Amino acid sequence: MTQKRKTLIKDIALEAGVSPALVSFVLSGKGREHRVSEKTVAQVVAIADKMNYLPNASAQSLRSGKTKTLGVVLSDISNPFFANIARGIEDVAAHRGYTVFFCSSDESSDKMGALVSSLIARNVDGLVIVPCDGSENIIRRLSENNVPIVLFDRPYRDMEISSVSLNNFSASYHAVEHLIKSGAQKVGMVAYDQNLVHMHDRIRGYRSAMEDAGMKSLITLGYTKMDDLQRSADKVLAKMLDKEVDALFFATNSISLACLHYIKDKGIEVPGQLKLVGFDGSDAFDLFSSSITYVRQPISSLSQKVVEVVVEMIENKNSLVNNIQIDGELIIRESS
Amino acid sequence: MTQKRKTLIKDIALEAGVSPALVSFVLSGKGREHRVSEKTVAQVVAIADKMNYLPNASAQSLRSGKTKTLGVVLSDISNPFFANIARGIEDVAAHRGYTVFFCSSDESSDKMGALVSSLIARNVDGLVIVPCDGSENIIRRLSENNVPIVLFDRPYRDMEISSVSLNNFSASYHAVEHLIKSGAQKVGMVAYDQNLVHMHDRIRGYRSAMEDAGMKSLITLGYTKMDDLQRSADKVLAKMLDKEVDALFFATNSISLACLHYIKDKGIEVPGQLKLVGFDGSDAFDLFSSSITYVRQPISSLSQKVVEVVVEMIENKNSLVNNIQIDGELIIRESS
DNA sequence: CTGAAAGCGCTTACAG
DNA sequence: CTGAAAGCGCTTACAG
Repeated sequence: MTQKRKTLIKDIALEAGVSPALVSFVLSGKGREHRVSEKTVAQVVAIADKMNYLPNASAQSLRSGKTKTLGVVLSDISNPFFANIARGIEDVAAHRGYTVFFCSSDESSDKMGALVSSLIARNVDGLVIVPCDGSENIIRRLSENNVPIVLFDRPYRDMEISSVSLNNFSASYHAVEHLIKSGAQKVGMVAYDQNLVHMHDRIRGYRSAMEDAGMKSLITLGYTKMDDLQRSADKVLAKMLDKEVDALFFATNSISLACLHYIKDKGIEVPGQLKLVGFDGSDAFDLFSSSITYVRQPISSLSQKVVEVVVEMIENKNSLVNNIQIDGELIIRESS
Repeated sequence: MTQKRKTLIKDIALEAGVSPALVSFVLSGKGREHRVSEKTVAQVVAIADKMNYLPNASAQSLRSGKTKTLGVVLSDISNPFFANIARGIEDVAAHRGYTVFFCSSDESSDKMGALVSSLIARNVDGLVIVPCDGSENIIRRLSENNVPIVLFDRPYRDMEISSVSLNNFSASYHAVEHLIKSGAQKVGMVAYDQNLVHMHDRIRGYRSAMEDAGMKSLITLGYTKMDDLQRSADKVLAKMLDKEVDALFFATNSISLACLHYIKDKGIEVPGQLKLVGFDGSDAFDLFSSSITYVRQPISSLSQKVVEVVVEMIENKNSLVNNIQIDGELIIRESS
């Protein structure tokens, strides 16, 4: 057990024959600023390298108040959309020098409260949060305490807080418009019975497209329950098909999948009997008997933006509220 | 901007009329141990609560050397298998009081080296690592420095390091045996051309099952490339089908999906012309024209175990090497 | 039963 | 151009 002792700044200072302070300046790139000679800089860097110096992040952050750490609270990191977003955030954050804690709220505001406390106690420099039903107060309190925070996926319209999200209204509008142009006589929509902005916007887009096509009276909305998705989807679909709906727009990826299960089980022909547009791509969409048309969320721009905005708030004390909406893209396949 | 100043231990001490040390004892649950009176304990806790005290984790860890933090390096957190594992690890770790940093190595040992350094600098208490081709030295060095570490998904046979993984040999053996029992005359296997233990074990399982069924001469292995999966899968499949293979076992989920794309494109009938067994479940498997039989990896036992082992090493300085293999489960569907 | 004091490893005014 | 010293907010022997 040659338990090597970790190299400290003072070890380097000793070896280089300078003070710990000088070493600190040099290693944090402030050599020039403090007019340390080129030679000294080079020598200190070389020694630090040779001794495998890794600064102790706990000490750095206790002293500086910065951790170079981000907290990201998603609904559920095992959900493919959020897993992809997490990956994007990880990469962009790393590029900016930040490491990230990912947590899942399961759409519970109680759980979110606990997660946020733990992240704050760990001194994260900033937060990216996917708000959930009932989390308004948590978010408001953070914002009032000047914690750099940006909402993801779902903005809060009535709060002055930065956000990055899909332009849900427009994505939804175009999807439904496309179904109508493809010849659908009666387009239905399957959504969640959830009180969240992004859901409202997707529903608004559907309504608007139907109205603009003179189909206001044919609007047919079915609501599924998050905690009993497959069963509620089965019921909703049976009812909607009774009403002679010949096209469906699904509000999320999970709803799409639940409904595809039903459609496969019942042997409903797509797009012959029923045209479909889903949300977010997936292998399941590609491999379905008729590949599924869907609204693609631009994962990389979304994750790029959300990190940029929060880092900007952290590093430039920029407190301008920035509500960014990014357009989705309709990927047309066989199901419509 | 009522920028509330954070509550410190000394604020609580002042309010309670006791010393900071006492407050620290009480809040870390060592009240009894130090024989602090019940009343004082209750009072201190109440005040801490009232003042919304959150201990500063940087200070705690600088002093104690512990961060209650885990570093987890996966291949890619956006891969569904690892996304599910991440979720499991997150939950079990939280339950044990740990927060976790998730990172993706992209199967690159250079990237893994950088990630590990950053995690070590952040003083994680322990590491869970999915090793990749070429990462032996990184892992060995960590282990020699007595960093609590457990390998996930892929053990290193020739190193004394704890690991948690699927019993790949047996899972693979049973999958192939099942295909043979279902009447397959010539079972092929599609694998990655990657030098990793789990892949070797899955291939060994296939070979063994073929040999035990007296089909040694019919062994037909196709190798795909990670960085050009779909194209190499297309080629490999065309060649194997030429050789009159009538059943296929896929070594991973990604290989399964790539091959299913080919099979769908070519209109090959499953299981009529070709019986299939894949790896890891997914919606795509369920929604394929014939739902796909697959080897299920028990996500929750795997993540439970891996956290348990690393926490045991951290908290009990347990340095016994523990190589845990967990059995997979063959989920039989329509494709075989 | 409780307190005074040292110290974890850095960073950063301050002084020269 | 460089160094001595204070201090970030805790924890933990030590002493009584």
